[in-house]
Amino acid sequence: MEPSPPPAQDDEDEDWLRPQPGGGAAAPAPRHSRSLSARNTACRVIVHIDLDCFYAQVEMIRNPELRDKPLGVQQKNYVVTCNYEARRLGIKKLMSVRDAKEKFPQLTLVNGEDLTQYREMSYKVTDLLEEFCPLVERLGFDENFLDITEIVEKRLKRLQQSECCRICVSGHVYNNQAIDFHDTMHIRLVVGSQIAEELREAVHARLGLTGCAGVASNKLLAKLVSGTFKPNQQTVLLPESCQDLICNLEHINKVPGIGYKTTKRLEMLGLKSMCDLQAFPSAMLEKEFGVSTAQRIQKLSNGEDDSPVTPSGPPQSFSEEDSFKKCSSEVQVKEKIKELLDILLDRIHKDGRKPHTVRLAIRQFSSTNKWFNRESRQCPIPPYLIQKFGKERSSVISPLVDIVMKLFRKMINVALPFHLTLLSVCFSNLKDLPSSKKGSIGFYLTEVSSPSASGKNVQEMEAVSQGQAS
DNA sequence: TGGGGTTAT
DNA sequence: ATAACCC
Repeated sequence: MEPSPPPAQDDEDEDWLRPQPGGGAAAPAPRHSRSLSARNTACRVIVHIDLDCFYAQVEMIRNPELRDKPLGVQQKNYVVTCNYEARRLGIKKLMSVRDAKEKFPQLTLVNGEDLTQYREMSYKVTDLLEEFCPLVERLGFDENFLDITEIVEKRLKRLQQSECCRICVSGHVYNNQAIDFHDTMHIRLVVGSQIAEELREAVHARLGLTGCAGVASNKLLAKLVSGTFKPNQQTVLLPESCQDLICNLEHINKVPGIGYKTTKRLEMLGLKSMCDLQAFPSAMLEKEFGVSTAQRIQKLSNGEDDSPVTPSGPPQSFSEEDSFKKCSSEVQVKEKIKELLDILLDRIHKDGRKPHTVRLAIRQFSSTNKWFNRESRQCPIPPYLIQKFGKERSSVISPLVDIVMKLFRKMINVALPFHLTLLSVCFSNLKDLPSSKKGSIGFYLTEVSSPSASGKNVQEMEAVSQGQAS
């Protein structure tokens, strides 16, 4: 179950591959030769891959005629992303359609409210990256982190020490810092840059997508450095330039992990820049945020981040949402719910797992505090319904609509007027099989004894039980 | 601001 | 169930 690489018994670990002790006192000599990544998180090599204007790229692949025109992807009244042709004209992400058309009236717009194509392409990218490396963590649809420490080590072991000085960096080096070929961390990161280049090449060759990459010793720095050179380029950060990268951030809220709320609280303490946060007394920070958060964000401000690359695996939840100007009757709500559930049932069917929980979220209109006021109610899905999930949708959709409408009435008194601007349905608590572990007798008993089990299913299960002989 | 996602409490 | 975070 552990995502971390095997302990490894490599006695071939040579001295010149080991990290420089640096200060000396901090790094105790290992008792055995062990894998560097397992021994010291400071020695990790992390790559962050960030696809260029992802939705727009997917649309340009789907319709090549859009290739060299300014293109925006529209959701409701906003251009949520756009290609670089459009960016040259001053069109920005999340600009209103009005403003965008004002900048450039002939702007081509495609509707991007249905995320299906983007989601599918997104998982193709992650799947491809997983062919290179088991440690791939998704961030949204268009970013991935990889911990390539082990791959770097394997390549270094194949190299002769004499060849080491002839290694070439791929892409940019942040700040144009000179590489010290006697510094083992420099060498690791340079090899990391070569791997990043291969990853980007593979994504382009196999999927036709371009993107940026950042290579550094942790996730924070890899992500921050990946945006240095922007479309379709990559940058490696050497440790000596870390302070530079961090201090060049114009504001505290540019640090991933320090979001809207935390930024507001930091501003109330008088902190604006990265240097302010670095220099702020930790005791006072702990008073505001508690020890755990205070220490985490102050470490972030110093470019330190020991959070692991956690393999994302399959999604933890499936949701569909729709926003609108106004929805104010129970009948309208029921129609919307039905539409959302219909799409979700298709998605859940293709995934193959079964959700055990359903949640309804709403946003009510309010003039003040216009965004981010969502409420939700969730409940378990009754087992009899879970079992029917793979089968005819008609038998499962109606009971589900009823369940979700009950959740709705827990939030909204339908006898009173209401004004919704968003509905969202989410399936979560996904499990592999209706019951039991595969291979156990319970699996066959529950499936075969089910009155509506189809013959096809039985044949498939028999094939499984015979080890898929043919 | 869209239409999604995640983890922590 | 909510609140924070990410895109």
